[in-house]
Amino acid sequence: MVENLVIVESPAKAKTIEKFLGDSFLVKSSFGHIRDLDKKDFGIDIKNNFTPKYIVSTDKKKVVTELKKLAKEAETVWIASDEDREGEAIAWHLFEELKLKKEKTKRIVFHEITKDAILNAVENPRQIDDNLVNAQQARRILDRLVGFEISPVLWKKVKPSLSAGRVQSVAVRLIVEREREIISFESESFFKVIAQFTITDEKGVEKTLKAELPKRFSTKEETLDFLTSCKNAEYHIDDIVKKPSLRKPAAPFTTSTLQQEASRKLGFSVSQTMTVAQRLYEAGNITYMRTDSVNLSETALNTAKEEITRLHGADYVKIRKYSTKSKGAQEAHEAIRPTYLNKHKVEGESNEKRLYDLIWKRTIASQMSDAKLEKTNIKINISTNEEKFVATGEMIKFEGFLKVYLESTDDEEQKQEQSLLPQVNVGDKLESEFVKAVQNFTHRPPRFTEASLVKKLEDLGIGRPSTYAPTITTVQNRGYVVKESRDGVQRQYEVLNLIDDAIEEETLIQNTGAENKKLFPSDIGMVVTDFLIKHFSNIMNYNFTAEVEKEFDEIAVGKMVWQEMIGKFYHPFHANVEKTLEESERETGERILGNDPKTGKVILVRIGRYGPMAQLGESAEGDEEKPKFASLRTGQHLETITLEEAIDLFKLPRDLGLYEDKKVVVAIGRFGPYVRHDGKFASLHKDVDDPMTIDLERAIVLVEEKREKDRLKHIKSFEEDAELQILNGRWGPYISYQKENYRLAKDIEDPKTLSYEDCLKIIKSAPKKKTSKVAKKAPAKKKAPAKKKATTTKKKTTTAKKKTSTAKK
DNA sequence: CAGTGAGCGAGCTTCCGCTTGACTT
Repeated sequence: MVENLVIVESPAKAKTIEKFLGDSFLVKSSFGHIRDLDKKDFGIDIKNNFTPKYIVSTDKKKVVTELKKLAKEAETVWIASDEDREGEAIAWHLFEELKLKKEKTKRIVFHEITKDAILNAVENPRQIDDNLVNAQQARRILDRLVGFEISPVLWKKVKPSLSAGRVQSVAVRLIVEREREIISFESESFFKVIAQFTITDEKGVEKTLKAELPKRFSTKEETLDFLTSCKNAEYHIDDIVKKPSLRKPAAPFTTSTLQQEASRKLGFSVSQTMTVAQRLYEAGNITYMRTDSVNLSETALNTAKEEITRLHGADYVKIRKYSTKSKGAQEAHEAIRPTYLNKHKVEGESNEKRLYDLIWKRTIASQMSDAKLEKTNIKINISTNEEKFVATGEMIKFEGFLKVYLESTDDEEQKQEQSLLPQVNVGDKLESEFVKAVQNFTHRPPRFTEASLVKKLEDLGIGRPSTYAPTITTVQNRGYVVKESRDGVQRQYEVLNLIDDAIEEETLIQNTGAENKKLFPSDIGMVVTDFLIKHFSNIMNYNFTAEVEKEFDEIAVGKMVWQEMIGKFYHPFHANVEKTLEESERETGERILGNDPKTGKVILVRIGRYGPMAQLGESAEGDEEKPKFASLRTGQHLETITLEEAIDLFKLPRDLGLYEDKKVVVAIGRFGPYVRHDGKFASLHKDVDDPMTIDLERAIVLVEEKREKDRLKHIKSFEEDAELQILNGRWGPYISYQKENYRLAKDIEDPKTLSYEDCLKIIKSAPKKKTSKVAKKAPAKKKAPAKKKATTTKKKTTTAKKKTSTAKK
């Protein structure tokens, strides 16, 4: 029996707070939301003014029972969930579900977990804010209506099991539209001219000065004209301009910026970042990791000041207050920072250490002084020409925060060298070492990484810190988006070099367009997006969330009634759903590529029941012959596949001949190219075998390899039952029985010794299979391996190919 | 596991946001 029961959302928080409060307080956690809308019949009584039906989630039953019991015994229940829309709703659900009494329930909030803040909160309790709760209910119900009404339309009109939602569908749209921009992008080339000069100072020391021509030439002719004009030219320093500038540190981490920096600096996926951060949080090393606030507590600011002074001196301290720019931020927490800033390192595995280091540096740097820079611009005259070269340099006058931390950018091209310029004076004469024109190409827009997509969503005010990572995972699990690395292609570029008054021409090769862990839309992602834009343009609008958020805010301050807001949205929306179901065509992404030269029949591609496919001929009435079908291969897409590539798809299956008097056939199945022989299948080796060219000899090798593998796989069969086998798998020996697999206990030394009865016993005692909810996966076809050689991810690997030295006189 | 792509059709799929384990066929 306790006097006071305090309920917070997170168990780690509960542990910390308990220390600050006396013995008369018991602190427990609700583990987030405890109730949600029923899944049956929408969980909303639409006809009855959208009355929601909430049920306790199955995984929360235990918590609720325990809290109920404790609440009954306690004299006062303090609900201390977060001070935002969701937190208020959690408080209300607790109040309702635990059947609390108003007079013995107190609602308290605090933004930082310090003794003072918490004691202060206890001194100033309030009531549950019904308006805020209603804003959350409106949010929840709107999302349910959108998701559960549109998804079934997709099942009917596109493909079963698909999903649509306010957040995920827009996330996919961003990726689809970016991909189309990239597909239609036409790169243009231009020539950039750089020059290298030497200058000898008074002491006779030779120094180098690199400069660039601001003007770009679009053709080779113009470039050559320019270079030719520079023959026998003299170069002088024309002008020197020095300009001071400041650079400010970035704000402390929020969830989104942490995900971005961990991606850029550490190569983490967004979900990996969150997992590692969670561990740091649970160990008490960092503050809460799901936040949109950039605010630091007074205590944190004070320790930052002390720590920076101690490490670098008082000159380096500049205490700053940052304010949130992102739309819809609710700021229930602090920014993500180390709990104790004087702790420079943590124990733990390497990723935890690295992420902590990043957080520590970012937090410290955010309270350090500006870096003072001096930018120098030197203009260089060309005696034979009106153009001027420009040399730029940047000098750090005072490091400030740069001593600790510099935020990275997503721009891969931006690796501007920090060149220190030599001391020169106006009028100095320069010797030209070379003037070189290099062919460059305009860049297509970049593909999204997981983290840059999160940034974009945050900029649009779509999604919350707790959902960024799950959303990114969902759109991949649904098969709308794939994360892939791809090799680039080789491209030639020209270099024209003026050395010793002669022009040398070279053609070099560079690798371009290589991608490392980028997001690509799948065909189904594109088709679904097109369908949704066509029929549900308002939901797909990038401003939809921002607009409904405005209304939620109105509800939160009591200026709008939530049922009215939902009603105004729902009725036209629902009518549109009905209309779409009735009138819209099936969306298949069909594209007619042309005609088969052999049969003259039409060849088209579209989404089929099992994914993207090509079709030869149509099932017209009166036409006896059925159309032929073939799945598209990995890397082929509805929007970009050519007629020739599609024709090739119909060249399979190929009959290779006989082996042991049985046919050997090569074809492509759900799991890629394979050889079939005597009812057995063997996969072709990736990147080695090509189903179009593989010969009988090689196919036999694969068949034999497969036989050997099967021999190794099989450990024991039983006469009693052919369906029961002991096999060797990726995780060691296991029992296979009636298409189900069962693991063996670790202490079994030799599985061969198991008897039939032993096996049945193991099967019986095996834990019940869970519902196959997690087992569901995107089509196997899309599961491209992320492996890629390290060298291919480098942007520019230039290798000289041929050297055509056609020096002009 | 494996060449499917209509036919007959039951029953299922699905949202966003708040939390942490359980457990890798």
